[in-house]
Amino acid sequence: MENDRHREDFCEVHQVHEEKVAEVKRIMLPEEKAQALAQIFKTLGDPTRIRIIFALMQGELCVCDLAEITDSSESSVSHHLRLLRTQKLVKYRREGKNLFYSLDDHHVEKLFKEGLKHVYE
Amino acid sequence: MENDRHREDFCEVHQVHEEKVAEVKRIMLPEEKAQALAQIFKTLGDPTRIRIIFALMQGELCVCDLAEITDSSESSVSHHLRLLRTQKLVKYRREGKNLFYSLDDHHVEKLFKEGLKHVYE
DNA sequence: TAAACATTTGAACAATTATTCATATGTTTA
DNA sequence: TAAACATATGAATAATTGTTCAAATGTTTA
Repeated sequence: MENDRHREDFCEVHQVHEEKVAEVKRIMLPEEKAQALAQIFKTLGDPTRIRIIFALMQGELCVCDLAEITDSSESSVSHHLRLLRTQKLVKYRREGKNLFYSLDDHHVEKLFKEGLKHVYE
Repeated sequence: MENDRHREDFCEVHQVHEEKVAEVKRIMLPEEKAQALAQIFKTLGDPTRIRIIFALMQGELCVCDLAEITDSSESSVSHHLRLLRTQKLVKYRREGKNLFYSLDDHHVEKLFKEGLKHVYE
């Protein structure tokens, strides 16, 4: 209580480089874009989803295929797919009892491959 | 208990496309690479770290500058920087009392910019 | 050398998240 | 139309994570 050193205190020490700080703040990403950018990375930030996406990069697959490939339960895969769906990263089509999922965002593959360069450097 | 439907059960239903599944499994990312790839994305998957990285893309900055820019406490920024440091995404140099941080991985900027395309499409 | 400063660190806490389990929904087949 | 199948969904749980707070470390200055 009573002390919030981060804004308009009586003394305002800190901030070593006021100009630099002001300039960076001026061109800073708007909050919503920072959130959105973090969100797409967060979505890619899970090993199971990584394997799902890698699998889908080879072509469309249904849920039980993905479960087998990623060695996860179908329920777990389904939850992951829902997340990917709500972010429009995958789409699906029904064929009889099966739902075939496929990638629906060309940026995903580019991000994925760019990330792989980092991993395999 | 007693039922684990995911492997070598008595009946082995599911797996709609055995060939497809086998082929994808054959070329699947090794577990360690999937983990590493997820890790780099997870690291980028936080709005505060996104703003820290964006700021550092403009040049080196010290911790209190970053705190001011991201409107976070210095402690919080420091924790984030530690994470980025342990993953070798940033480096720092000391100048008197200040530690100046800067980016230390050329992939990060490329990933960042590729992600921005997705956000601004 | 004591005080001020810049940053780090660890513990604590709340929030988020991945997985599991049980159940529901929709489709095909016998 | 009942049973089998493929998938989705919600609740529950355990694990992870971001932030805060208090205290420690290392540097400069008075």
